[in-house]
Amino acid sequence: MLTGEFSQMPRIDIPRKSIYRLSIYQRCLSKLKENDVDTVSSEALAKAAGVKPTQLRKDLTYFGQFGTRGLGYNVEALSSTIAQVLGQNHLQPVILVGVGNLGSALLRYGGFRKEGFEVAAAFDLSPRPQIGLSTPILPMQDMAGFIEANQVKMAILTVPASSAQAVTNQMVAAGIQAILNFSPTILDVPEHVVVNSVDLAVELENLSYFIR
Amino acid sequence: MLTGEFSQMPRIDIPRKSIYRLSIYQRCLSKLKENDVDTVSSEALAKAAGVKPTQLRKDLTYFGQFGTRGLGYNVEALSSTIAQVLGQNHLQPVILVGVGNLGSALLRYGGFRKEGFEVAAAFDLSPRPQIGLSTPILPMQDMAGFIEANQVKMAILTVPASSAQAVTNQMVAAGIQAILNFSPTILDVPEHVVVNSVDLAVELENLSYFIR
DNA sequence: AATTGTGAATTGATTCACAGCT
DNA sequence: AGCTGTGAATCAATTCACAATT
Repeated sequence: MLTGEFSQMPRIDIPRKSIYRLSIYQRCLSKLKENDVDTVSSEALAKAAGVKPTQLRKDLTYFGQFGTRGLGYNVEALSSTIAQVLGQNHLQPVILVGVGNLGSALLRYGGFRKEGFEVAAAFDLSPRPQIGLSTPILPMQDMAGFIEANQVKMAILTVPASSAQAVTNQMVAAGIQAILNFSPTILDVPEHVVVNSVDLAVELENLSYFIR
Repeated sequence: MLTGEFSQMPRIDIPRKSIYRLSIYQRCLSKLKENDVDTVSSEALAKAAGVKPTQLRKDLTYFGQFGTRGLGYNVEALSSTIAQVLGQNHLQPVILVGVGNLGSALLRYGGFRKEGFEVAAAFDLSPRPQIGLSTPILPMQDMAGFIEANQVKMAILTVPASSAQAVTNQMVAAGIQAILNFSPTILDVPEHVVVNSVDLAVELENLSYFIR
């Protein structure tokens, strides 16, 4: 059994972008598995992922040697190694905070579970029951207790910009270590907390620069 | 009048990340404007934007010199210059394709208009009227005609992965030049088309690597 | 023959250090 | 005195080129 093997690896020094690309490779590998492909070259996999073959190989070597020279990579083995590295091997509980338009859409979106995430609960200042939704929607006061009781480490933040920092402080105090932030704010968090921000307006604005 | 001045500027060579950060600076400047601040130092603005002061200054110099040594930047002037650079000075029409959970949430989200974007229409294979929504929802067959008739250059793509590439091909053929892609796929597009992808599952996965 | 793995080279982005204005 | 603008230096990421392996 491999459990724990990768937790010994240096989690520093590996470019964040490489780790990000690992997820993309993983998705491509899933597609290959569905099509019963069992071996893939760095060239083919890189093409599917939209990167150069050398980059794919370099990314993988941060974690070890998984290919066979002259042959390529075993799809099944590589996929399960990446799952291991990304900690996808057990269902990770996640909370969602802020059940407005975007928040409730993400709850319905559902694509997360497939990737190993379970939205255990959602929180809102004035929780309204959402029709056709299995995730419990709870009042904000319950958040800290829930995080502690369920050892939740990840949160999706979909509150308005004005309350984002305050909510973040509460979450972090309760034990949240990683935040996927959709509110248009730069969050100030302690060293040990990781934030990934998705700013829809910024993405659009950025595109508009490129059209003539 | 400044119109057109920035269209002469080199659109190549400027790091994409700098352009991305311009949008972030713009948001911080808006907040300052609301608070009637009229001058800001690179140090203060950089702090608000979550970057180093030198980086902010370097980013700005790609587009010209906008500060006053010894004083700082004029909030109003800098903001309108950035708007100019980003092409925010006129309402940019955008279409949204794929009115599922995520798509309809984005339609309701509304934060786009404030940033200068107008979702002119949405398209879906089986369009259902969405209650309390002013954006017209039209059948896919009308998409190409609409893009051409209204000279739409930007699209938000929220269709399932399986149809993303096909829909993209149609959009590009009709004249779309920039795509904000929410479907979990690498889109293959011609050179002149820009794609920004937001992959929610990848963002979460990436975070999960960092929690111990 | 094919394809990985990887040091070295290159390219790109960030930060430093300070000259130049106001 | 204070703060911007920027060339030079540093740091990081990507790509090359080829040796190693099956």
